[in-house]
Amino acid sequence: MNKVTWNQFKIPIKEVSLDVVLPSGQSFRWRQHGCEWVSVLSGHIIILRQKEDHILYRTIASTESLTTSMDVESVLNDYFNTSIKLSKLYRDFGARDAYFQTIAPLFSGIRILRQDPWETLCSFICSSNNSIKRITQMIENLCLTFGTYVASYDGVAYYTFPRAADLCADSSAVQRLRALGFGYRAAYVYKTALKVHNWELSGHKLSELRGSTYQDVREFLLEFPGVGPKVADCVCLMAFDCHGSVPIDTHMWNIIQKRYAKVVKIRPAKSKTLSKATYDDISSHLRALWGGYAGWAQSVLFISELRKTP
DNA sequence: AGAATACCTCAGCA
DNA sequence: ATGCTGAGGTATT
Repeated sequence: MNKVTWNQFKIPIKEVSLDVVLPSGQSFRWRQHGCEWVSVLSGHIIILRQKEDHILYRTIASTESLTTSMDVESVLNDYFNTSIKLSKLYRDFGARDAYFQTIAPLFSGIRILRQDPWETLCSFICSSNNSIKRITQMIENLCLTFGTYVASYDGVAYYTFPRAADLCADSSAVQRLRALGFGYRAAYVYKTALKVHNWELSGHKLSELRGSTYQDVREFLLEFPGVGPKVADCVCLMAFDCHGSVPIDTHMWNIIQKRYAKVVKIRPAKSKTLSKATYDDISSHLRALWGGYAGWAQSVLFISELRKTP
């Protein structure tokens, strides 16, 4: 029996809490196996175990790429956005916002992941009018059907997230996606995949948009079918380094009405649905309140509402 | 401009 | 049980 070796990734639980961040609807691809979190990053299975002062990790390479080496530390540093110090952000948010200060102690270690642009775009198109549980199932089906097998771990097969090209190889993909439970999002995913693929064929990469302004990235994303203000903001925040992007979803809308009525000064809810103008209004108010990393504060509030711990 | 409605599916709940 | 409601919305009217 081989002894598996674990490596230490030096980041304390106060800077990232895996149990809170990984299943909270930023990524839909992490699986919990006992005390381990497992997913695929850069084509390798990554296994994480949280400790107080660090994270233990190990990887399982694809059987077809045993020779390919990967600097796992670099991948983890990138994925977890470790150059951004959460303790500093929390202090700043607390100073700016009394309500944040009251919930922060209950929800430490919540940070924004820096995810693959295509995976994030595709996943959040699937998130519209949907629940985290079901989104997770849909994404799992997506990878299983259109992705590439990597390896198995603990009796579970892991696949890569399909490339845009894999999802628009032929138009039967729409029917296949519907069969997988995508509903009306099937056409959005297919059309967006086609558009992204064609853009890539002309020599572009989505990641080249990193470094562009929030406005430019957002405008770019809004051109894709199935992408509205909320989805665009999620992708801006979680894949394109737009830390000030503040997605307003139904949970945030609830919090705003309950806790931030004064700050945001919302006109009495006339409509059941959030108009684009109201959306932008709320978003910019929260940006003014929380500052350049407003999206990170939003994530803490979102999770606090999701977990419904008073 | 702003509000209302259709849209796939399914978990959660009464 | 059987039927509703709402889910990290968007596109269309």
